[in-house]
Amino acid sequence: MGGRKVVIDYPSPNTAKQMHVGHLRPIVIGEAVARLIEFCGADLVRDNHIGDWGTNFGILILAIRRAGFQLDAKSPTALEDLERLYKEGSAATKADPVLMDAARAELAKLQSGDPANTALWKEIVEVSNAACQRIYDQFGLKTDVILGESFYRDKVDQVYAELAKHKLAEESEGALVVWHDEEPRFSRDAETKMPFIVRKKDGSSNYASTDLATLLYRAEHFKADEIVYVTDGRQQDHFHQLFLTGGKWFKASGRKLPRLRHVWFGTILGEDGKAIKTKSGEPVRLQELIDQAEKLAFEAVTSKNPDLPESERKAIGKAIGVAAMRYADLSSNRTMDYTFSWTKLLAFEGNTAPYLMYAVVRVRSIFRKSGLAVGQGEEGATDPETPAEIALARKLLAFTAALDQALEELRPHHLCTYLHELAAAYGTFYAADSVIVDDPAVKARRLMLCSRTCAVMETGLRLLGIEPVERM
RNA sequence: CACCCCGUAGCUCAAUUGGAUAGAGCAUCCGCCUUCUAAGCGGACGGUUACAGGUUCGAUUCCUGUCGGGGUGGCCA
Repeated sequence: MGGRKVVIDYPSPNTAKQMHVGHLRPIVIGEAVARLIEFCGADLVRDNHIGDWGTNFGILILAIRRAGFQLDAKSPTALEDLERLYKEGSAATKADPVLMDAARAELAKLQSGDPANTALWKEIVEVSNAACQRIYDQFGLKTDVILGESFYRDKVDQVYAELAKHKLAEESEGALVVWHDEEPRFSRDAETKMPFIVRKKDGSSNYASTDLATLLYRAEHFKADEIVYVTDGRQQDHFHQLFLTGGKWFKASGRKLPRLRHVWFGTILGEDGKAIKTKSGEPVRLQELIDQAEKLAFEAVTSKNPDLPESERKAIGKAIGVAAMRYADLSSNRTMDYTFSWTKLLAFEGNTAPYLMYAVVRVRSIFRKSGLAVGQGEEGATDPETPAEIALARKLLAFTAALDQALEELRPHHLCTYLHELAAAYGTFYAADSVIVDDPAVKARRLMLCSRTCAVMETGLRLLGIEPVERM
C-alpha cells in the first residue's frame, strides 16, 4: 500500500442530529481502519462526507417554518431544538403525504439556491458541525477535509449528463435511473424493482447523485488510487450499485477507476433487538456515554492510586474511559451486530482496553524504578530461557502476522485479539519472572522483553486509536 | 416474495479464510499482595458449533434445504 493515495470516507454523520451510541461505530472503526491504512505507508486523505444535503433538510426546514422557530446558533440548546423539530417534522411528514411533498419542495428550493433556505441551512450545518467536533475531539479524531453532500451540489449535473451520454442512465417514472441487468436484483426484470436512482422525479439530487459526483471528485482532485467507505451494513446494496455504476461510467468515459472498498459494520441494537433509531425511542447520547465512562475510570484510578495528583487522575480517566468504549466496539468482528450494553462498553477488567494499557503501565513502572528509559539496559542480554520468557518472545514475533490479518480485510478485531494475547503473555511473565534481579544477563534479557512488549503494545494501541498512559 | 448479514459454553465474543484436542473474557467456585502497580496471576467448571443432508483424508468454515433473529427492497441516507 506504500505511496498509494487512499481516500477514506468516515465518520460521515447526518447533520442536525445529536450524536448517540449509533454514531460510535463509524467513529471508532473508521479511525482504526484509517490508522491501519496509514501505518502501511499510504498517503491518506480523511474525508468526512457529512449528510448535509438530503431530504432531512427539507423536513427540518419545513418543521422550523411551521413552528415559527428562530434558530440561534449561539444558543446552547440549538442542536437539541433542531433535533426535536426534526422529530416532529419527521412524524408529521410520515403521517401526511401533503406535508411530505411540502418538505420535498423545501429541499428543492434549497437545492435551487433559494436565499432564505440557504441561509437557514448554513446555520443548521454550523450548529451541527460544532457539536460533532466536540465529540470528535474526545475520540482524537481529526479529519483532513469535510466535503459533505452539499459540496457536490454543482457537480451533479455533469454526472447526469455523462451517464445519459454513455446511455448508462435512462428515464423511469420521471426519475433518472441506472439498471444493472447482470445483477438479478438490480435488473429491470426484477420482481421488485431496485434501480439506482441518480436523480429524483422532482429534479433534485439524492445520495446516489452526490456519491457519484464524489467518486469523480476523489478520482480527479485527490487522484485517489483507492477509496474506502466506512458505513453500516444496511448500505451494502447502495454501495454495490454505486460501484457497478462507477465502473461502467469510468470505463465508458476512459477514466481509471480507483479501487473501491465498502468497509461495513453491523448495527448497534437496542434492548428490544431492533436497530437504535432516532425516530423510535430515545437512544443513549454519545456524550452521556463518554461522561459516564470517564467518571467510572476516574473513580477506579482514584481508588487504586489515590496518591496521584488529581489533574493526572482526570487525564487518566479521560484516556481510559474512551479507550474502554473504543476497545469494546473494536474487539469483535465489525460485521457483527451487537446489543447496546452499559456494562459491556464500560468494563475495565478482562479483555478490555484498561487491561492492555495496564501491561504498558507495568512495563513503564519497571523502567522508572530502574532509573532507565524504555529500551535501555539491554547490553549483555542472553536468549530467553524460562517458559514465560519464551512464550512472550514468541508472541512478540507474531505482531506482523496479526497486523497483516487486520489489514487484509480491514478488520481491527484481529489486532485486538493479538494485543490481548500479548498482554496476557506479559502478565504471565510478569508474575513468574522478576525483572529487577541481581544476575546482569537475566536482568538485561528481561528488560529487553519488557521494552519490546512496550513498543509493540503502544504501536498496536495507537493503531486502535488508544493512547497509552504512564500510570493508572 | 427476493437479496444481504447472523445463529459457537449460562452471557458477550474468537477461531490464522478448509487443518490437529473449537479458544478468550464475564459470571460461579478454589488459591495468590512483606520484592517491579492485584484494572493482575494460577487453577476448576462450562460445547452434539441452530437442525438435516452433501463435498472432502479432514467442515464452525464450502454447497443444498429447514428453522430462528436482524436488515434492505423507486425517489431517506
